[in-house]
Amino acid sequence: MQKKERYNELVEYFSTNYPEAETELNYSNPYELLVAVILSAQCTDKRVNIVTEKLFPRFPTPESLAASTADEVFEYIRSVSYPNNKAKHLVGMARILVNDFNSEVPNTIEDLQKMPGVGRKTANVIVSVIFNQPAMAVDTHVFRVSHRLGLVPKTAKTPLLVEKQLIKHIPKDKIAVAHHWLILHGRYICVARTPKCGECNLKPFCQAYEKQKFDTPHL
DNA sequence: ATCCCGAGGG
DNA sequence: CCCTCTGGAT
Repeated sequence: MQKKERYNELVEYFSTNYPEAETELNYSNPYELLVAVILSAQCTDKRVNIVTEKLFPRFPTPESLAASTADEVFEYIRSVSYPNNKAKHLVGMARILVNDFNSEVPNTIEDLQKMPGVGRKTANVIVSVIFNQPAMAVDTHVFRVSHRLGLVPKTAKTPLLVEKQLIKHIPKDKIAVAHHWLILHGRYICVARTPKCGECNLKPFCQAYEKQKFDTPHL
């Protein structure tokens, strides 16, 4: 199957089955989403939501977070991965937000990446979810699923290369929702260790499944 | 033992 | 390019 067909099938399938896929992180404003996404690195959304339930009431604004210390923030986030780094990042992020951006979450990935803890993936999530820009954040799920399905060439060995490929081939008005499609598919079906191909409706369009069938015909 | 919506530093 | 950070779930 050609790549263009795979993309068409993907958009067709997910548009029908997950028309309104969105993030599973809890948040009620741009600042909270920024905090939640920083916390989500190498950590499940479920765990992040447990932490932010108490973190947000204590630090409801960029000002309140900027006025705190990494040590205090650490106590609230100790159960996520890399709590030390993230505590420092969160306070540093809030201080730049207050000092350089008038406490408003900026709307370009360039400005967003000026803040500690905000890399390209986090910045892309913010401009996509908050500012409705056609940006594709490539995390571990998007990276893995894109390669397995055969949406990107094997030579796309970095998140940035995968991002450029996906942006190029997915219709502009579907890019934001497609990000969440790939996340959900990666989280619940096309999981890292033992993908649940038996439950997957994308089998007919999946390069990895094709190859597996060819290598082990008894399947 | 491996993975979870990565980022920073060398 | 590599390494480190580093808790919880499976």
